[in-house]
Amino acid sequence: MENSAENVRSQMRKGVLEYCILSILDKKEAYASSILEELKAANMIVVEGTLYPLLIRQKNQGLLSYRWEESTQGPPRKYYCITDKGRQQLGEMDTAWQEIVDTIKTIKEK
Amino acid sequence: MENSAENVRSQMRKGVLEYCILSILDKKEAYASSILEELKAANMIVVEGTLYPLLIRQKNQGLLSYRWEESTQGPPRKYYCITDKGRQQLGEMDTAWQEIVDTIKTIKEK
DNA sequence: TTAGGTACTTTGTCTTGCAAGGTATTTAAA
DNA sequence: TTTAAATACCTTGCAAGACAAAGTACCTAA
Repeated sequence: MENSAENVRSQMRKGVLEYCILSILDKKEAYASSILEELKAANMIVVEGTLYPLLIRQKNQGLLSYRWEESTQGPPRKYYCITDKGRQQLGEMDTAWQEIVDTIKTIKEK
Repeated sequence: MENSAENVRSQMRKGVLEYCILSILDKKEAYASSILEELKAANMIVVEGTLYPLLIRQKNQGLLSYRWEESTQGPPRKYYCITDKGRQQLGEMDTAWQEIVDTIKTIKEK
């Protein structure tokens, strides 16, 4: 029911995942499994059941688009790429993130 | 259904609220309305319907305790105060928060 | 033709945030 | 004296998101 340390991290991840996805795709297009790897490499543990629905949501919101591409090493891959609308939202997220970081700083310092 | 800018902020706030509460109460005891004011002052908009259940949850987890105190200016106040267990969890949250900040930095820089 | 790897998807549960509405106490005006 | 306003705290019902677990599909090589 509660695994303190891991649960704490899990809760905090909420809300920044979308920001991470857009940031990753702002650099270059990528397919789900590779995004998953980059997130894990950056210490942001996510699982498939979280990532796939999230990508679909962002695509439905017009923040992402995708195209299928054959792979030489298995089934075809769905390459996602950020849209203009996605880039605009990413800008808002950059601001929002900075605000939250500052808010925490304010609360801790006072 | 969607108010982009505000929605973005709202999503990101998720998961850091508990951290904010513990941080505030780590400095000195306080009652709900005053916590609400401090959060608003720090730009972390929260509403009563979010804060009260959260305080109750943290109290039930043994992270907080409280005592009633009469007020000269209205109804009695429920003063919350952080417990040893709460301080321990706050330590874990400090680490988790720093990790997430670093993760975002890593993703953005690469 | 079967096993293993790669990749994408769905379902059900739990937690959290929030809008909206409710209860209770005190003080001061009408 | 009753009414209104301010201060506090609490509850209900809904929506969104994270995750575990299970499922589907494609490809390659033994």
